[in-house]
Amino acid sequence: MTSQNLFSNLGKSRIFKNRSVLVSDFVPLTLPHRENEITRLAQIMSPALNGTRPNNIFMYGLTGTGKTAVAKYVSNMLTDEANRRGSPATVIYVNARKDDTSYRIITQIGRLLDLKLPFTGLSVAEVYSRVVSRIDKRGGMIIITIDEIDNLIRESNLNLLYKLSRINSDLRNAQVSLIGITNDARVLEVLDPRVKSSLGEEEIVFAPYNAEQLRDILHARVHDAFVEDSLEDDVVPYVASLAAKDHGDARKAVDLLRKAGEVAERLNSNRVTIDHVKQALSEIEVDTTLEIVTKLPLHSKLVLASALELQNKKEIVVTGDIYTGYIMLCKKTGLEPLTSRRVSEILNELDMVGIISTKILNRGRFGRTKRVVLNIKPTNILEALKKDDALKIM
DNA sequence: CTTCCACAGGAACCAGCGGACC
DNA sequence: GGTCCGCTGGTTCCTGTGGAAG
Repeated sequence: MTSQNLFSNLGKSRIFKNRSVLVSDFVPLTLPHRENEITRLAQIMSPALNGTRPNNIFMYGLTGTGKTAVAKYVSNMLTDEANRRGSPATVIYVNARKDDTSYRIITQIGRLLDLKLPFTGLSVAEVYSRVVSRIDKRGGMIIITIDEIDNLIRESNLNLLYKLSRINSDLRNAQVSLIGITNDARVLEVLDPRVKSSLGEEEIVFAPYNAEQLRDILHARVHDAFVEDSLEDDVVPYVASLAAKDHGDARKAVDLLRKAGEVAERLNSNRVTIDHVKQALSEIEVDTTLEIVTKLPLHSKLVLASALELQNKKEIVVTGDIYTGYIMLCKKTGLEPLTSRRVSEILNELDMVGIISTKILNRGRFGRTKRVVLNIKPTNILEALKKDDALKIM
C-alpha cells in the first residue's frame, strides 16, 4: 500500500476537460452556421433598446437546429446591451414542455419577474392579472420567450396564448413582445387566425444542418470539452455524418460525442475511437427504447409484444396477424381486447415514435393491409417490455 | 373485365375525467 | 362544491382501394 490518496486519480478524467460543454442545455459562445438567424433575430429585437416594442416572432425548425441556442444567445446579448445603456429591457425564457399547463407557465413567468406566487390555489385568470400588474408596475420592454410552444397549443391552453397575444392592451406603462419557438409548425394551423397573425408578425425558419456544418459545430466544442489529443481524427466526421443522416440534429450529435467520451473513459482508454462511438450509439438506442417502451400504455405494449413474437415466426408481418396475436395475449392476461380499428391506430402511433415502421401493402385478392417491421433490436424491446408486471408471463 | 379480399382510415359518437369558472 | 367544458381514448359504422385471381 502506498500512501497516495485513494482519490487522487479518481475524478480526474483523461478524456474530458469540461464535460458540461457537451450537455444539451449548454449555450456555446459561438454558434457556427447560424449567423444569419442571429443577425435576423437581433435586428427584430433591437427596437427594444430604444423603448419600441419589437414585433412578435415565431421560430420554427426541427429539433437540434439551434433555435433555443440562438434565442438564448441573442437574449443574453440584448440584456447586456440594455444594462449598459440603462434602458429597461428584460428577456424571460420559459419552456412549455417543462411547464406544461397554463398555470405553470404563467406562474413561471411571474416568478421570473420576482413575483411571489403560491404553486397552487389561484386560478389562471388571477395569476395572469397579477402578472400583468407586475409587468405594468415594472414598466419598460419585456420580451417573453416561450420555447416548445406547441405544447401550450396542444394542451388546450389556447386561452392563455390568446391572452398573451393581446397582453399589450392590458398594459399602460410597459410593453411585451413574444417569441414562440416550435419544432412542429403544423400546430399553428389550429390557432385562431388572429392569434396566429399576432404571434407570427415575424418568422424565422431554421433549416437542418448538413454533415459539414455539424462537423464545424462539433469541432467548435471539442477544444473546450476534451483533453488535448484525446479524440481520434475520424471521430468527429463520423459522428457528424451519422447525425446528418438523422435530420441534421446537432443536439443528437453532441450527445453522441459525449456518450462516446464516457464509453472511452469507462473502458480506461486514452483516446476516443470510432468503436466507442458505435458502442455509444447502441447504448443510446437501448436508453431511448427503454424510455419510450416503458411509458407506453398497456395495450400498446401488448400490440408491440404481438408484433415481436411474430417477427421470429413469419417473413412478412401484417396487421391481421398482429391483431390475432394480440387477442391471444389479451386472453392470457385476462384483459378485454380493443377493437381492430383501435389497434390499427396504435400501430400508427408506434410508427410515429419510431419503434416500428409500416408500409401499406396491396396483395390483390388477398387484400390491402399494412406491413410492420421492427425498427429496434428485438432484444432491446423485449427487455423494456419485461419491466411491466403485467407482461412478466412472456 | 369483374370480383373480391383484408384491411385503411374517415366520421360520428360516447363515457369518463380533470380543470376552469362561478 | 356544483356545473359546465373540452379533451382523451375508446367504440361503431362506414366507404375506399390496388391488384391477383378467375
